[in-house]
Amino acid sequence: MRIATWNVNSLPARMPRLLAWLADTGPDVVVLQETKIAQDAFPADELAAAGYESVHRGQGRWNGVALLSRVGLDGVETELPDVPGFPDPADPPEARYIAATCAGVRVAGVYVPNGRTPTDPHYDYKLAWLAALTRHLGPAAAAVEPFAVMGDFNVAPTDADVWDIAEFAQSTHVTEPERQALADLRALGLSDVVPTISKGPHPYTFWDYRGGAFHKAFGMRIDLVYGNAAFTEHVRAAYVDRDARKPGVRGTPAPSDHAPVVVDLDL
DNA sequence: ATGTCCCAGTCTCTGGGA
Repeated sequence: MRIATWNVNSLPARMPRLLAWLADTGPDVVVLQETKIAQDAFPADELAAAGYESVHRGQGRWNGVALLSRVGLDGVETELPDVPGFPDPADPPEARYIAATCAGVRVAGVYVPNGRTPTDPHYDYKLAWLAALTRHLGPAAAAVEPFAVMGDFNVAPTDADVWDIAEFAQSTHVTEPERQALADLRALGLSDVVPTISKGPHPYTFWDYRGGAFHKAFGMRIDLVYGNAAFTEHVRAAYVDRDARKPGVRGTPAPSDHAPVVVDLDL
């Protein structure tokens, strides 16, 4: 079974790339983040024509998560219980969580809040959101069935997961509370499935569009796969599909600022 | 590194988010 996660940064803008990538890569299950498309505009028919059942939780132009499967799709969740909204915790939950069971593997897809800066209210929201995620995933993590939570966590787990830690002195994504939130999540019994290095010394998954970051290897590993023991014992390979982040040649669609992470399981 | 990309609304430009 091949499972992948990809922050596509707008499904409407990325459909040509996504359809080509699905055909080339052949994943059985994919979680997508930042679909940035309204619920009723989600291209379920096009994805079905490509062989994928889908479920989507949309939020207009912001956020949005989807799960695609060609091996069945049961037990769908589109809400994270007891999660705060933003800016008021009482606001409706944002579209950042989706989960389903596909061929016996439980998969949760997440788009963790960015945080913006460590002094911004959005940063506290990020930590509260991660705490709600950890509260909810305990039973799934402890289950005997393979389980993984994957997606754009907007946290670099170690200093080696950013191109230059000195550049992050006043930045989110690398602070101790964010990393502790990931440690709390792993403490449920989940392990970081670190993908193979595709080029350069680190398996980055994100490169800012600005400043030629991709070609300078100014990247970050913030798209993560956390699996329970029943999941990780079957992992045969995991890699970052860096090619999917490459700029299009003239006349072809532009890339997302994130690359997919692909995991192969022997089940 | 902030030299880009994406979206919607104010709609052939602007502002916010990442």
